[in-house]
Amino acid sequence: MPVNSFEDYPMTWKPVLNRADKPIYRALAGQLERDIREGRLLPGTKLPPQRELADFLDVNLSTISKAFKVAELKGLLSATVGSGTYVSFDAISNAYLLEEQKPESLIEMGAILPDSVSYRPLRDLMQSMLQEDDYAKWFGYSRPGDSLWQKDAAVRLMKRAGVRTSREHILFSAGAQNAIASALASLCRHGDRIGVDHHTYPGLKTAAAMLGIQLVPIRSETDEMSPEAVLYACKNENIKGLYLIPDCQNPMTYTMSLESRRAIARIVQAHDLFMIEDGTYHLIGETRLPAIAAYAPEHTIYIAGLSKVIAPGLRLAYLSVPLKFLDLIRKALYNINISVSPLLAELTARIIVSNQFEQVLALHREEAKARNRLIDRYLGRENCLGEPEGIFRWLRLPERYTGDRFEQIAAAQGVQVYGGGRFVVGSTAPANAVRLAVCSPESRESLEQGLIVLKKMLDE
Amino acid sequence: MPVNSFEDYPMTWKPVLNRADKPIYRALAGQLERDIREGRLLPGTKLPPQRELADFLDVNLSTISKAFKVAELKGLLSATVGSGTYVSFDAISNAYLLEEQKPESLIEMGAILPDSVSYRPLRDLMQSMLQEDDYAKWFGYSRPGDSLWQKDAAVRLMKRAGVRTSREHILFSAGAQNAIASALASLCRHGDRIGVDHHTYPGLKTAAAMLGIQLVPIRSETDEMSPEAVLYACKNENIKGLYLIPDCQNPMTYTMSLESRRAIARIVQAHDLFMIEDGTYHLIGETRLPAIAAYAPEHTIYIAGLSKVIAPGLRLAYLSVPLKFLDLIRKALYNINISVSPLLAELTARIIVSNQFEQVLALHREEAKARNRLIDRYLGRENCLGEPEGIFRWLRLPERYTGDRFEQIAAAQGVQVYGGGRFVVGSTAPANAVRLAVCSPESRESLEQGLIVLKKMLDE
DNA sequence: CGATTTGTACGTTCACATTTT
DNA sequence: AAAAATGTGAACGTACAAATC
Repeated sequence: MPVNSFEDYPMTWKPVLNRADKPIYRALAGQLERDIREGRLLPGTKLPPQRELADFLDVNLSTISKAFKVAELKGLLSATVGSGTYVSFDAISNAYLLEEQKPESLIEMGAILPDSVSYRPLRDLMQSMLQEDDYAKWFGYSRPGDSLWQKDAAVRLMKRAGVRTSREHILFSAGAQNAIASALASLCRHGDRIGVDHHTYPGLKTAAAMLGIQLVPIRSETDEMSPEAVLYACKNENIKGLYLIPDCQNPMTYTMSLESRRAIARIVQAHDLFMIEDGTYHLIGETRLPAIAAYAPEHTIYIAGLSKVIAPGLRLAYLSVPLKFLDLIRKALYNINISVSPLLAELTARIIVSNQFEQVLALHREEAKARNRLIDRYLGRENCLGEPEGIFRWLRLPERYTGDRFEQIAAAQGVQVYGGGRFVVGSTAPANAVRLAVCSPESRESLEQGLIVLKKMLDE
Repeated sequence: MPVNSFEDYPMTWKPVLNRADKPIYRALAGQLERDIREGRLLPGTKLPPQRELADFLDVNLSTISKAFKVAELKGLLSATVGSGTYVSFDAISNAYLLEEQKPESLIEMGAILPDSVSYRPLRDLMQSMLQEDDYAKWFGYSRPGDSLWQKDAAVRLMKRAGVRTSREHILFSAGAQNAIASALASLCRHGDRIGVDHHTYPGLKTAAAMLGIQLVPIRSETDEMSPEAVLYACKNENIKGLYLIPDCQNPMTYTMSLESRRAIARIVQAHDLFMIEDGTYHLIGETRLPAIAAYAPEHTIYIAGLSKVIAPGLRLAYLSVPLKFLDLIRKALYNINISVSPLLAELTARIIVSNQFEQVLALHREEAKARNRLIDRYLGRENCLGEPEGIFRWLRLPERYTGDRFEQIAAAQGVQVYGGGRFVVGSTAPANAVRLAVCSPESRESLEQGLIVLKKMLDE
């Protein structure tokens, strides 16, 4: 290859290698990271082939490979044999939904908050708990004896989701995110790969990046994760497991068909993958198909988060874990939490077995439905996907907007929404869409105000 | 080297390599792990030199090296240039202090539980919180505004420990273990090394093993971590940070001298290490030296756990984090927890600023002192180390017992203690000692019963 | 369909630094 | 104090397989 070709077809990235700071691969990885973070390399950019870079810098091919691998495990790059290496779209998105000091005036339709119908029954229940004679146990370490009936309550909750499990398989975590992080940390080692939707829950992305776990977007024709695509990733992408949200997928809102559930379960069993099934939105729906866990019970960690179903302040999720992973995940939860609050664990169990639970769910749904009807009125149902009782929507935008651009403009006009870039995985192109949280605005009025702003933006 | 030497001086480990299952280094690492876990390779065993194994198996030196590295990052091995590779003593110790189903009859002197003096004031405070008009906020996601004064309470608490910090530097975690795990996950990458006491808190060991972080025991003449040894590890062991417990170190009970604190702070600054200072037992003591964080504020993550000081059920710890790590650790906490319970965060802050806090501390100390006097009566102070108001002791055993053997025998006689093997790091030889939890037995009477058993074992 | 492009990862070589003898 | 033993880790060479053309 003539050396001059560097001049003729300029490489998209021409690192200057200071041979002084060793090792080379680290220096390179560092420069790559800086160039991405500081905007000199834009998301979606195709990097030069490894061989070309090696040639250019006069180092070995493997040295480039190693440098790229470092960046890839941080979620900065995404490479495919044959097609090359691309800067991830989510490399710089500030996916952390922290926003320590967000202006008060913003109408919140970004973060998903449930409404507060459950708070009064929770308060009342807790008050009576504190008046019991043996209240002391709520403030110590939880004792194994107490958790038995709490686990039965978890079993009961999961039965509603079609998950057949039993007391011995139940573990507690400090919320669904905590469960996900624990499952990832225990089931994967550094460098492992797992398959996920091409747009997925941002908390999974950041946790995986922190742990050096690579996310492989399962590419499907439609939004819905298809069994064929899973099979493909299984055979070609060396994935060890799957993470999925079969009910009201976050953010795309699809609910997986029964056939796909069964097919994916079969694939998972045939290839001995693990599956993390996030059931956060299961009980939000009025009627539901059985969880995938029902079809691949020996391979599925089912996570029943309670923040969205009952109240976020509980900081509790239930896990149903197959025997072969039980010890591993129990240890991970211990490493991360030691234990959960016995007070909150008891409160949660009590509300679940109480007759107020159904009522809470019904009230949640009623509020969500009313708000969704309001949304339908402004944005329609065709380009604004979502279930009638769902608590977020997926608004597809006209060509002229990217999701992130729309987010920016909306924020400038006082409405917080989350653009597609926050959810996108790897080198997938971010969808021209934004996610709208249905129940987060304080009142239906403020929701409507937000909708007016969005509608206007779409009509402009 | 004559081939026959394999016969004459049998190698301590003769793996049989099935060349069918590739890659070689994984196959080897797998076999090594199995041989350790199934007891065919005992803790403390010196493995053959890498070159010898490479020769024996007819593979390249680096292939062995790579296999060993895998095992080392899981905490199974510990290698030193010049002296060889040893099976870690803690490779198989069931360090997880879970014990789901422990017989009721055991007198618990293993796990460290604080006494329950704080439970009534906590109950009362929480009841009044639930009666307030805006009780609803305890069940939602915590809102930034609320946490401001809670952070001020944290600052106030830390000031007592000599840590000068401010609101902006405070983060909340779901307990000290949660804080440690978050700090490790954010400050270290896979393969990084950190220095720790040669016997240390088991929760750190298991978290580090899960994250692939290597623990380097800081070898010192005495039990106390010495600045010289830190400096040595710094120069020769390529450590990125330190974890230490300067007040009433767990399990060895030493409290670090002022000179050592200053010296270590200087080293940390000079070599730009990070330091995780575990302040769990700081407020247990009546008088205390300033935290090391006071001397290296830009490098120290100070963790103030509240389980031992107030109550375990709060599941809360405060972190004071220097600016340069703030974002990183905030993100890690988000990845692992999203947030802490606003109810428990508020309760904790209120008890700290209330006038009952001092009283709780005083009552804790009183109980601990009384129990320690009881222990002194049976076991003396010479071989049973610990502070007068400490909540655990370190009992040095006569030669004929190993710590783990003593633990076994004591358990058979109805007393749970924790042997040195549970705490030992890397290839250090486990101390002939056991840790005794002072306040864990339900009553002073049952403590005394336990002491009678232990005393008898020592006198036999 | 076959050739080419492209990333992957294992095994290898080697220089080096420390510890032990 | 010199020599031998020993582990470390970067860089390299290479076979391979998938994607693309």
